[in-house]
Amino acid sequence: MTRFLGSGETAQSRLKARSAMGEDVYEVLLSQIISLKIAPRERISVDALARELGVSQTPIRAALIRLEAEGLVVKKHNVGYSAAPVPNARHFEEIYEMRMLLEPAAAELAARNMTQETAERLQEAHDHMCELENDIAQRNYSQFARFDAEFHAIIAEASGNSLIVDTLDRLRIHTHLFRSRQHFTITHEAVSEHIVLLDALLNGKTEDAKWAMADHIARSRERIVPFSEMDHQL
Amino acid sequence: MTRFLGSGETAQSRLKARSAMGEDVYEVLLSQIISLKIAPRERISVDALARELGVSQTPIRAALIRLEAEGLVVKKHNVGYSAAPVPNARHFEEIYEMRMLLEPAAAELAARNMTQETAERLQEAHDHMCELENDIAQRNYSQFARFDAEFHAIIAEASGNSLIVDTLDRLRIHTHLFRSRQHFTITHEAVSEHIVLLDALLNGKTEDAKWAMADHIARSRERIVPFSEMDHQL
DNA sequence: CAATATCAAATCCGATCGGAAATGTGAAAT
DNA sequence: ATTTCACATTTCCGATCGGATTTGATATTG
Repeated sequence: MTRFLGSGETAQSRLKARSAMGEDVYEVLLSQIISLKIAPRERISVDALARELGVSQTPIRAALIRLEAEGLVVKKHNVGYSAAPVPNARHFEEIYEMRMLLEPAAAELAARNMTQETAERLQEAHDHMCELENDIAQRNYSQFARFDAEFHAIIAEASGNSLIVDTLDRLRIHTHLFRSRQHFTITHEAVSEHIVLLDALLNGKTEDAKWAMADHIARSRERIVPFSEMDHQL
Repeated sequence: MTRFLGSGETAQSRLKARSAMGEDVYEVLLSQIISLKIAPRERISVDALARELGVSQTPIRAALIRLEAEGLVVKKHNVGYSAAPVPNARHFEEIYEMRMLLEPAAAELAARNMTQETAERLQEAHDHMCELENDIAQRNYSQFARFDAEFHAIIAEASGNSLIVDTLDRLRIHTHLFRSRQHFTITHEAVSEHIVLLDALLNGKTEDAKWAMADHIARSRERIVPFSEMDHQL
């Protein structure tokens, strides 16, 4: 499998460069969208991006088609691509309705399938969030959001159902797009809810895990919903 | 907005031809896959398809990228695309696990939001299946599957949650890919279960609708699972 | 005879070209 | 002054080209 790479460092870097330009473009575009460097509804010109990134239009189109399939950009035929609009209140409700259906079940399954390694990963993510909670003065919200997302992702993985994992991954990106408008999040409550959830998960209390997750999601929704009342877009 | 089209007939047909070649290729490929004219694991050559369909490689690639995002084809870098493999027993379990989470909830919501028009559409789909049940000697299974899919799709739509609709759409295609291997389905039981479900839906019995759907899905799974034991592919 | 290495065919993937549609600008006319 | 028409720019979308990689076949050697 592994080749001999005497002076392979450059060879590998070149290989990596050649391997997946389309993939790289996709990831660049994805991060630009979730970081809001590309604003919602902002037009995304293919050849402008091609010039900017120094590649041809072909990998740009490929990336945009993928992003469209994931609902992150929208296409109008013969007009062009643009970043998806800011989700409105209805969309927000749908996301949480979906999470309420999937995540408690995922937690229940995760509690049943819990392994040593998964437990450690969960504990680690939780510890990171606890540390950040103290440094709250630094307003390190994006870091916290990262670990929170990882915490939930680990639980989804531990459910053993790859369809749930993929669906929640998509939902998480959209949730994040929503949350990044009001990047204030009451982290203390989230952490205390995580503690209850973590206890149930690590001790195999499947019913408690399901309930704790449902409670956590419901409260998380309540923490955001008051601020989404003002919908001036569409 | 509307142009004067004196001899516009040909102009419009040409316009339609120009409008969405990529879209047409996508639909052709999609139907070829779900009808198993392209077998699972079968390689899909880009330029072969380009010659066959009389278009260039560009729209072919676009369609394949979309299909890959939907999990219907898989890509190996620098090697090519191929139709997704036949789902194995584990994949089958995951699909039904997911349906068990979403469809009962969709039925509950649908019962709550039931409208006159939706009720009529449901009744119509159900009637078609009842008719086909009598013509069972004709082995009109694909027709039955079509109406069954529509029946479930109407319920999903009636839930009012577009995320649930999209997710169940994807699951339905995969379910269909699975079922099309063993295209025998005991339709009598399905119809009688639909009657219970339909009664609950039309009369606003939300809890009953949820339970009836869960029961229907569980039984549907039981009807297929015995035949999926023999997994000679991976 | 088996295993390996070399060569050729097929194929993908990115780059570039050209036609067509849509949007925006500006001038002219009522 | 507002509307309308014409033109120019921008942009997409399909077609085609060329380099790079993989795969399959043939031949050679132990």
